[in-house]
Amino acid sequence: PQDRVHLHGPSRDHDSRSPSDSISLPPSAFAAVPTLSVYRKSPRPCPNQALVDELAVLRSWRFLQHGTGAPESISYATAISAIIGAPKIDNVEQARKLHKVGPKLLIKIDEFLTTGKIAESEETRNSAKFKALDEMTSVYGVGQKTAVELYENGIRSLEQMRALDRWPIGFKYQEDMQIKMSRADCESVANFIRIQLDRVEPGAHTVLLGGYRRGKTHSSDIDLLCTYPHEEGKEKGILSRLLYRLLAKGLIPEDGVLWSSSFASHNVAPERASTRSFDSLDKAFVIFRHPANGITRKRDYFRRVDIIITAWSTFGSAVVGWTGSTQFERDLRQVAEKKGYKFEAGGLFDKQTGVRIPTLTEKDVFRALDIPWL
DNA sequence: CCCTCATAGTT
DNA sequence: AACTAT
DNA sequence: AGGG
Ligand SMILES: Cc1cn([C@H]2C[C@H](O)[C@@H](COP(=O)(O)OP(=O)(O)OP(=O)(O)O)O2)c(=O)[nH]c1=O
Ligand SMILES: [Mg+2]
Repeated sequence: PQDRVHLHGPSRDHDSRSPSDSISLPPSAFAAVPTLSVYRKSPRPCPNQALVDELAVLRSWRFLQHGTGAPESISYATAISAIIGAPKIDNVEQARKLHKVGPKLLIKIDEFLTTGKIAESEETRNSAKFKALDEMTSVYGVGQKTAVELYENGIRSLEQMRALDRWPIGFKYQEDMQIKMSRADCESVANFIRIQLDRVEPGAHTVLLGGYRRGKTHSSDIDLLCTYPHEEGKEKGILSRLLYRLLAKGLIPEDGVLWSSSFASHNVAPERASTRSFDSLDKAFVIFRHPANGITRKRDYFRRVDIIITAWSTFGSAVVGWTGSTQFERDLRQVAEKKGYKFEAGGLFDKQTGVRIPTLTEKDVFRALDIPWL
């Protein structure tokens, strides 16, 4: 079971994993599944989880080979998204009605319905190249391009990569970075940070977002959003003060600020095109030293933490933009674009005028984009 | 036929 | 500008 | 794979 948090809102979960609603539905139900995740309810048990798990391997394989933006990747990701949103698939005819599911995917689904597995998925899982690329991209700073290039040059293992000495930070924390955090771990880390933030400037409201908020039992990082309710402007300068304090306390190691929008090593004023909307977000991606407590943690663990500070007037956009899933965000931005807006975690903007629409709450975002709140 | 999320930091 | 990161 |  997933320990799903009860959330009202459109479909964000691409991690759902629960028993099915075994109601047999008319074929029209499959054609009626909205193409985009933003039009589906969430959280919702995924009746096709086993199938999705098989297909997800092939999606990962495409991501690793071509990158997440390639046509091969996008078509797979969107099709799987539709399958996640569908009722339980019992036969190919039902699957055929799903948007984004074409002939090639139908063959895979047919195979799964007949045999309970997909041979290509299993082969992929076991393939040396898949395992190598997967492992290599787990190093911070190594993406798809680098991994493929290294592989072509015969560098195919972490050990070989380590010897190159090109990713000192990536390898310094590599082992701990592979460890997923329980929900209790996430809460514990968040509380450490809350205590320090309260010393920096009391009165903040903080929320855990990302996979945690979608109900995942285990997260690869912590996404912590902070704001000062009804106190527009009070958030200014907070991030660097907070980072400074966490560094001073040793809760972030000296080399633990992986990057930060207000802490840049030595950058001048980012002379962005003047038409650009100023991001109302300050963010930092850090390595956090989660101290041992002698009970559940026998030693310190290094955790990846995203700290985001938002102005109160764009709190809703920040919540929507950082709750995910990634596919949900892509769908949402696509909808916004088609309706003449631009959405990002820092706010919702009118594309023509560049004017920012106030989004105090999540519902404000959906209302402005005319997306039903499910 | 082109696009498929938007943005920011680092190299 | 390419890459990686969210 | 599908929208425009
Ligand atoms: C990676 C990524 C994230 N996001 C948003 C949506 C994500 O839910 C949110 C946080 O990103 P992540 O922390 O990378 O993802 P996650 O929290 O959903 O899952 P986990 O941490 O367990 O791996 O940021 C995007 O909009 N685009 C992206 O490409
Ligand atoms: Mg996360």
